[in-house]
Amino acid sequence: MNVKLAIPSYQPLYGQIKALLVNSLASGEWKPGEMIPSEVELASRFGVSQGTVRKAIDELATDNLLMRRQGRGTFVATHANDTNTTRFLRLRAADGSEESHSSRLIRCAPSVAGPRAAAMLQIAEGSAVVEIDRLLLFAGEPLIHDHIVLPGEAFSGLDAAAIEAWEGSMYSLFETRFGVRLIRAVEHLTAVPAPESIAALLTCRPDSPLLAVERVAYTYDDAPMEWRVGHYNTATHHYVTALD
Amino acid sequence: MNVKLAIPSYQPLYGQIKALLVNSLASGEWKPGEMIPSEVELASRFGVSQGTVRKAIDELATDNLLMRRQGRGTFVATHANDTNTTRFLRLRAADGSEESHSSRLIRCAPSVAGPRAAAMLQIAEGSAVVEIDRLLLFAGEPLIHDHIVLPGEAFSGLDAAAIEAWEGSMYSLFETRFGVRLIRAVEHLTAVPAPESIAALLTCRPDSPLLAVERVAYTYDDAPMEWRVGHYNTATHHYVTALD
DNA sequence: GAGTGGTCTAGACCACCAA
DNA sequence: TGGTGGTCTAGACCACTCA
Repeated sequence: MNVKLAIPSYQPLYGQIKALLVNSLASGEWKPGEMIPSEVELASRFGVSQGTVRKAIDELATDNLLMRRQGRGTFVATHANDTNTTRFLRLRAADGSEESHSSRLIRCAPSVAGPRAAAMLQIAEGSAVVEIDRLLLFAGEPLIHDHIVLPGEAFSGLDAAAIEAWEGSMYSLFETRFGVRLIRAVEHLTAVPAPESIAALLTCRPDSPLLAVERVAYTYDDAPMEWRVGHYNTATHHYVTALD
Repeated sequence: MNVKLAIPSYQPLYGQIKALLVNSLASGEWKPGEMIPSEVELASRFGVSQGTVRKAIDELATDNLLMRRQGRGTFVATHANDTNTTRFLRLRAADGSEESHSSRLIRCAPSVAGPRAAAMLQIAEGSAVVEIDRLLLFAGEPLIHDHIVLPGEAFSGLDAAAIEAWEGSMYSLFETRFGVRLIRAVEHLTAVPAPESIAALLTCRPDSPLLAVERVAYTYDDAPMEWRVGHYNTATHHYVTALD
């Protein structure tokens, strides 16, 4: 079997434009929240028609890398205004009501990658990482315990003071202070008995069932930049997801 | 506040075309698996340009209502070939390996809707339903117990014999035998202690943590046509979902 | 080779927003 | 009022499938 046959021999123009745009995003030429050049300007810059640029931008917009706003322009997507985002936090009150949540930091400390963290973050075992433990409170009740592991190289300087001073989501902190923009993630869910230490923090019985949510989040170039294990108390709230 | 202001006063042409296409799908003018008329034919039928039809079809294709196949045509999406679909069944081996699963029917019987089923299916309490209990086995191991409730009106005649004779997924049965095509669903996940009866079937300890997956599935006109509560044994397999 | 979807263009006009 | 994205058109040509 000829391997070459499996490689797409043909890349449409808009796909190439898309790749160029992603490069500009990844390199930081346009920063989160900023407006990118207009479609007509990009078209003339790349020597293609506006329709071709448009199709490239369309796809990046559906991928949530760009945000279009009619009459204003096209902007680099940002986590800056994430407060009650449905995108990366899927826990919802069972009755569907909206409520704000808050965060309480437990610990933030440098550490070294164990075998599991190393595999998930695709770094060498024993290399530097930053570990964060925190609680998320919904309507004052602690419902989620998160254990977050970040590669030390990209996040050097991250400490408890920085987190506690930050107003906003974790991902907006990563984006603003460290230039790491997480754009997609994969979650693996299991049901587990509550470990004793976590049960105490979530005010539930030890060994009562918790939803364990293991997440790996990726940045522009598909490099994993966060590994996270969450324990969710689902007594009053549900993890909601759509299939379509 | 004037309510009219909230109603979009303007509907783009391709949106109207899209609605017309959905009507044809919902009415059964084109059946699952069949080819719909070509873009140029639809364009002349509706009196618009091919590009406008194209945009409408594009959106229906990303919604998984239609399937485009270059050089062949555009087809109505179907569950007919669902075997290891990643779309509605998200349980995966922890190591990511692919494996086939099989189903074992426990019970299929007519019943009446309780308050919960009635609310979920938007039917009157006490109206006829069909209840199904079954196990899903992965590599021979029973990992999922499903309790499925269907509105009796649309599924009259569904019985154990029909299910056991059927080769293929539940949704392909619904589609082929009852003309009910489920196109999207919402799942609510919680962690629960295994009820005794289910623990026996999933060969796990009573009260050991299970992942409870409650699903409501909808057909073309957003009418709920299935309510399902699954209990997943996640000891060796994970419920996998993407955030992007 | 005929028919299908896929790409690309050039240009017109509309809807929205900010100054 | 000018600039932005959003829609729509008409037509050319390319890539793919199948008879």
